[in-house]
Amino acid sequence: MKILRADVKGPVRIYVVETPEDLPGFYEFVNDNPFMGFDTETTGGFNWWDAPDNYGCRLAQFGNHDTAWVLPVERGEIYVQAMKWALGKAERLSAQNRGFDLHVIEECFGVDPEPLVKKMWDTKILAHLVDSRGREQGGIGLKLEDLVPHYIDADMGARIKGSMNEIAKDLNSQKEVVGFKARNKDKETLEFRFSEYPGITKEALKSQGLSYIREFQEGIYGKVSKDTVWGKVPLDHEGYLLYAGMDPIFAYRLVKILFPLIPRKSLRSGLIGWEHRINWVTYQLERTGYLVDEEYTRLRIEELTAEEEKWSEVAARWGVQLIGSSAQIIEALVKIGHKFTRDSKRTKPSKAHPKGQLSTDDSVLKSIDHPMTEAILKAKSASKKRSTWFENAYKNRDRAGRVHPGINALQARSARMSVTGAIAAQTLPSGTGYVRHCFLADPGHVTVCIDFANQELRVAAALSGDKRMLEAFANGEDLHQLTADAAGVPRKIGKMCNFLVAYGGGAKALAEQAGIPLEEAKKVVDGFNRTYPGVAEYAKKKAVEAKRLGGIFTATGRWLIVDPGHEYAAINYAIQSAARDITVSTVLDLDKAGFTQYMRLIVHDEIVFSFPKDRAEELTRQAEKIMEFNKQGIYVPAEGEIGLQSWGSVLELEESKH
DNA sequence: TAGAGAGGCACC
DNA sequence: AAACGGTGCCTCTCTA
Repeated sequence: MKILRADVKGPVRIYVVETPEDLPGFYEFVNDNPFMGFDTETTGGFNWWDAPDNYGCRLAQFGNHDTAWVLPVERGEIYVQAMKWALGKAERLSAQNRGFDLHVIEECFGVDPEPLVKKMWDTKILAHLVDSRGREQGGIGLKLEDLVPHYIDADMGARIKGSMNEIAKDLNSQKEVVGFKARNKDKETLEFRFSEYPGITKEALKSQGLSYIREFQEGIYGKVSKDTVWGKVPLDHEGYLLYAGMDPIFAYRLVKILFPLIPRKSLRSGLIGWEHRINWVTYQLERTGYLVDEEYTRLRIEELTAEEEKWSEVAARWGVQLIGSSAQIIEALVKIGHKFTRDSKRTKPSKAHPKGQLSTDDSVLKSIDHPMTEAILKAKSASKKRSTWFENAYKNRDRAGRVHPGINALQARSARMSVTGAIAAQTLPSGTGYVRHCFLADPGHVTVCIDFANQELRVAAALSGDKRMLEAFANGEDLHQLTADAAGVPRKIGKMCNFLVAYGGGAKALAEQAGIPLEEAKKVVDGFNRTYPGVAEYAKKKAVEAKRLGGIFTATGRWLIVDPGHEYAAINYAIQSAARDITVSTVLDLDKAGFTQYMRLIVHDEIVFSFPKDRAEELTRQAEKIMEFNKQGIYVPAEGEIGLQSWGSVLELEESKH
């Protein structure tokens, strides 16, 4: 057994199991510690679905306040059994982002996560309930490398972040001689590797008429980078073991530190249990994944590659070699005689460019009628579709042809979910089924989408208690038309205004988005405020709360910090967050009713299902009923749409109805 | 040569 | 007085 010592605001010991004889000490530790932090180390990356062939779990770690035990689960079943026993024995566990470790041990070792989630805190959830902001947003952050320096030990943050680079550097520094370099008659340098020329000698080179230069070395672990270090580092590397051993200690300590910081209101609302329950549901969605239509996806990639190539060649005629380069596009625009003026659209100011750069976005290019701009737009569009959606789905398929989204149930500063990875569900083009055709319900199933009607506006109406807006919803009136009529503008502009006000926007933003004069936009916003005075009042009320407390409490007792000077955003946080919690509430109800097996994705106000074809109608009606939200004075109806096998077919059937 | 920053674009 | 909220991913460019 190896024992490592470190200091984390006091002495810390890490016991590293090396042989089965070391296990009794571990058993004793587990028996003495009913509550433990837990963590795993893997071969690297997040593609747990590729286990066991292309993905593996290397270490499993348990810890308390000052002691950790590291099990080399990669080295044999006996250590895996010890891990399983400890997980079962523990009364309480904690982990940072528990879903990841659970996926790993489920895929690699067949551990059933269900009994574990009932007793495992996720420190990421607790951290979010204290401060929902990421580090980029001026918050404490939600990653372990953010939480540790803030809550535990200021020096530790840099060490965690730097440790993988240090380990990689260390491995790269370990080299061995792998061959000779020699020069031939034409003065070309040649490499003779021992692996290709076993038993080669300097003399043998000379006898072939070559002149010997020198031996050459290579790292004994090959080229180790940040991405490959976790799979290559030997299990007895001390820096690695230290890094691994600290994590369960952090997970243990963070629970005790974070709990008292969670606002009383949130505790009373039961948010902790609630967030852990939705986390378990989304875990199951991640694992189930979504079937990919391999042929459809491949054909689209081929088409788009050709399309991009064709239009890129056209753009290159005017000197735009890289269609993604704004600098090249600006230069080419000047060459074809386009005049940039003081009023030309600019990007947002940054450190390097305080006044912003000339913008070359979609709206700018569309306003310039020229074969070059047309070519750039077409090439860019093809490129975006190919790489962001089709290739992403195609390349990330598992052995069964499914892709597994990363669903972060509690992620955004408003608590909204985020969906990452192979299915960028929150960004897929929505107008047509073109991209969504990639995703298929299971064989014999159909895709069904059920979404909330006007979720955020209904929440705005309920939270603000605005009489006219509530009345409009109750009577089934057209809210967008109502806003439009107040200022005598088209419905489309009324709709833009409705959303913009809920986002905290104003006339200036409306003018830009709708392409109307500022004066007219002001009239529309005034019309909105006259029609729904309660909404403006509510916005003010939340802004005052934010100013007074530094943040707001939402309808579910959630604490959201509001940036000073940005109090106008408070209303949006309140609405967006409450809407998210309505979705979560119904997902938990669906789970209770046995629908988790059918759920594929959750996209803000929409849930995507795979239902058996012959029961689709019945299950859809049942799910709609469960999703219909009518609590605490908030009413949000849900409407389902039954498609064919692909997700895209749902959109096309919807389209054909109109 | 990896990473950070910025710009751009897709969504609710 | 007015205030555009929340995401993720890709490409290009510059730098440590």
